[in-house]
Amino acid sequence: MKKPIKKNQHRPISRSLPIALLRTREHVMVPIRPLLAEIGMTEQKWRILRVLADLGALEQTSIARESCLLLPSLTRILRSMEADDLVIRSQDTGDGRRTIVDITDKGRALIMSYQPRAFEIFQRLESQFGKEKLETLLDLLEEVLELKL
Amino acid sequence: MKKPIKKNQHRPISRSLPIALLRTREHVMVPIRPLLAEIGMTEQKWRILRVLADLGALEQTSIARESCLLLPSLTRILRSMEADDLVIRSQDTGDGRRTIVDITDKGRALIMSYQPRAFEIFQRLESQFGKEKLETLLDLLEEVLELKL
DNA sequence: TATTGTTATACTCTATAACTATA
DNA sequence: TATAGTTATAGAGTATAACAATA
Repeated sequence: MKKPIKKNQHRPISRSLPIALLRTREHVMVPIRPLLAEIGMTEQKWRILRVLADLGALEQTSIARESCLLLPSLTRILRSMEADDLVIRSQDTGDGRRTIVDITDKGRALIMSYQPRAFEIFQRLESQFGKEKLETLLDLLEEVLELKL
Repeated sequence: MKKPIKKNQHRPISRSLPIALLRTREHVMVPIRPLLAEIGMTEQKWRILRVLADLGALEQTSIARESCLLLPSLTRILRSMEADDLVIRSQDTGDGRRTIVDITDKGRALIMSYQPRAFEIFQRLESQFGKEKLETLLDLLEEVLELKL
């Protein structure tokens, strides 16, 4: 006689969204890491530079949110990036508490020098995976961000 | 007369797959972190426990791959988990180089105690996002893993 | 009182290399 | 020679609290 089977609450680990997101991220980062190493950047610094290049000058709280870093980490990382002349900080004229951070020409040049090979990697992924599927995936990821969890 | 527009190689940051994966992961982890903190687990320890509960006893190289950790990190974390009686290590009888790691009853009990609330969080996401869309997202993430990049 | 950002601290993870033991 | 795992080490990120300056 079969035991009554209780509805299984257990998701197989490959169907756990947090783990799937992590694994997939690790997978797509594999070809990118050597490029970052070559230009002496950590992933975190790279995210900050990309955020600034894309969104323009920002206060630190916004940078932290956009680049998935905590403020204390950001403080330390920006200090090092400012010393390398990749970003520049200035006091907000309106609100004295705020610091506005912007990318420098040197920072922009670094992104430009890296861009062709990054784009090549992106295109390799896009052509293998399919342009439409990739857009669907990015759309779904963005949609999850809008959920109130 | 329109200028011939050079194909823009620059992806807006929200459409960068590595960054989208990171942001979405951060977003879905928000409600999970308090649970982990409550049972005194780091995300890494949790992944290891989940992998073992799901796939059974494994050698360390496999655990490292499955849980997205490096072997040196794994060595340290497993030492701490073994001290807490969450996992047990034993020499492989066939190949003396290998260590086989398994979850203990205490480790399993920890997962069980956490499961109902984790499932609740999962269901909240599923009901808001849509079961079908979530499955599509998980399918796409798994497909990316199969690409040779 | 609340917000922006910095500093301090303790812990943890990452990344690489060198090493041991086994195959 | 190659593989499995450990140890060592340096660097970096995480998380929290306490703090200063400004609003």
